[in-house]
Amino acid sequence: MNLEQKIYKKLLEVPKGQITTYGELAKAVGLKNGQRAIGKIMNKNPYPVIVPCHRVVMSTGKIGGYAYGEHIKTKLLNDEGIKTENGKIKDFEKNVFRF
DNA sequence: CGGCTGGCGTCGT
DNA sequence: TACGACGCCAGCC
Repeated sequence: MNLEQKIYKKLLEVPKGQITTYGELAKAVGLKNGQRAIGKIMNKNPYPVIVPCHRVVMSTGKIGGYAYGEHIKTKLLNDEGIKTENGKIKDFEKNVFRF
């Protein structure tokens, strides 16, 4: 299975209302420091909508980027019950999902 | 808090 | 096929 396939599959394990970081996701698929790689793949994202790439944020608690616009990502997160403020997760520690 | 460097896969040339 | 640039970061200074 391709790396990206594994990434998408892992990401699907993240329940609605919870988020994860690029680093955690990277390690979950076998990468130690491949956060940027994750971002690259997410950016390609051949299955938008199916893959909730908006549930992935930076380890610092910031929202991070999004192929369709950071504001869209923020909106989607809020829609799932994840509060944000000034481009960063409000209750980051609480909503983080550990694999 | 801002800036610079490190590290990894994919894409384009 | 090989090499360099890029991307929705992370971490240290």
